[in-house]
Amino acid sequence: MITDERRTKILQIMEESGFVSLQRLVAEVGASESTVRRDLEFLDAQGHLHRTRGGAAYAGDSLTDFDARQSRASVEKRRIAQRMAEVISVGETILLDGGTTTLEVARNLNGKALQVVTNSFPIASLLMNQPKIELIFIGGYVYPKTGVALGDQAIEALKNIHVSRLVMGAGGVAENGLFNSNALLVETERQMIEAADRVSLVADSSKFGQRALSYLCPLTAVHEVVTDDGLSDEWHQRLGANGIAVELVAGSSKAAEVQAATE
Amino acid sequence: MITDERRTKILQIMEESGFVSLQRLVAEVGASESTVRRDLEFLDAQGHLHRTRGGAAYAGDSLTDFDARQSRASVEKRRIAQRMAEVISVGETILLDGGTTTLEVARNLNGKALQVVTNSFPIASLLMNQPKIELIFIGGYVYPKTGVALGDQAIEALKNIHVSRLVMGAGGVAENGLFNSNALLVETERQMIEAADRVSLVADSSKFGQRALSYLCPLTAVHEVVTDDGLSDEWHQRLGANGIAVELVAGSSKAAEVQAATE
DNA sequence: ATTTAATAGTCATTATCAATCAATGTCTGT
DNA sequence: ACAGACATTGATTGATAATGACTATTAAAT
Repeated sequence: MITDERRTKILQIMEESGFVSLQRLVAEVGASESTVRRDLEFLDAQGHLHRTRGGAAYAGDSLTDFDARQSRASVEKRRIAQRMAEVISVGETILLDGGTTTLEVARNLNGKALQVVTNSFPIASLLMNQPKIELIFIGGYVYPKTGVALGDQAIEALKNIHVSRLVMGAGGVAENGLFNSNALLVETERQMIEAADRVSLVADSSKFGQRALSYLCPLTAVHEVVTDDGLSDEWHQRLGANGIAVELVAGSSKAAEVQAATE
Repeated sequence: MITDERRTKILQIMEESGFVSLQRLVAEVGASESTVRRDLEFLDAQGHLHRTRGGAAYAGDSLTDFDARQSRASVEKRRIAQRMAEVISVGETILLDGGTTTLEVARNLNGKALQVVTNSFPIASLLMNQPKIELIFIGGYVYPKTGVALGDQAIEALKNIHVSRLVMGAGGVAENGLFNSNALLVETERQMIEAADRVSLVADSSKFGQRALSYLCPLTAVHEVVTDDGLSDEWHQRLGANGIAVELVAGSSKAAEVQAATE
């Protein structure tokens, strides 16, 4: 590999992860330890990173300020997201809603050849440099806190889009339907539902029986739910009665024990 | 193969791949190593790419991963960007094209109350958390290397937008008009020009007299140019003859001395 | 204090580069 | 049409930079 190309790659890895061990860099760029050492020395002199014993810490201003690499989601969310990503097959065109759980789903799409449509900046910047993923971004007014594009512009853009699957989160799931936390967000999500053949909901079991500020849609709009096995029987039945396929993943501590026993 | 044809082909390959090894270029254009070396030397001098040991990195006025991190914009670009930002008044609605110079402009908009429309991820993530700036993002197919949204989606979205000023860069400015490095990019930029009352071009003086791959628009589409005082008299007059206002900032070493003397 | 891991330094090997030169192709003026 | 000037090309060569393996040294961990 070309020297500068390798150094750029190192910077990319550094930017994504903040701190990276020397060994990991050696493995990822496929050069010898000596070479990576010299690269780190060079990049340190340039001020792009700080060497430390055993690795290096990124020192540049990251292009993606928002929380793409901040706090990871909980174990439940990660498992749910992982399962959701497994269900998505290569070649699909999927629409990814904003939110922490869907962001986790995006993380698990690594290496799959897909068309991904999203209105979330964190998701987009995660997938932007994945070579196998063709990324289409829904523009609009950018809601500062969450980095999600909303509003008329977004809704208009969604009207010209058709996907095989929508993956969405929810602030709450009650008997009469789904809820989310923001009126503008809900309007945009309704149009997302219109644009998709199939609606997959990712939400941990604590969301069921909860409501949030704005009503989004009835339960019947959803085709599939991926959640953890903390889901009550009552809700399991209710989802089934609405024709919704339910996927459970091991999540809560109780379930984890069961799983551990069977392995 | 004709010299120019071969060089154009090299530029195309460079643009697609960002980083290309010398060996690959030799194989793809079917010329000898020496010739490709000389081409790279030439194109480097023209500023279209950066030579590196073993290959070269694309350096068109689109943001490559390489120079987004490796080197900040040149002094000229920063000064030009600073001046451009000064000209923009509070309350305006501006459209910011992608590119390194316009990214610098965005950096200088700190604290101004503005509505900003852009199709560039780097710019958007820079401005997203600025409290006084209302950000609208133009969606579309996200071009991976540069993080710019392009294509039909972007063009459609732009049709519903109207702004008081477009700030754009250019890969080259020739007698018959502006050029840029990518066909899709140029199409989108044409729609941007339609959407704006006033078109402001930011480009350092080395761009004048240069061409890039794709023709964008005639000179008359531009209302205002901000560049450095390395601009030749010939071009100064030519711009004036087309009714274009020219703003010069101190940039080249010669001019820097003059400025130093007056300070 | 002892052990372990990480680092800096050295060296031979390899890949890449700039400079040079002959051969070929292109343009110009007669 | 032709000769000569000029530019472009491809091959060659000595110089230079980058790399990976190895070793001695230094810092951290137990």
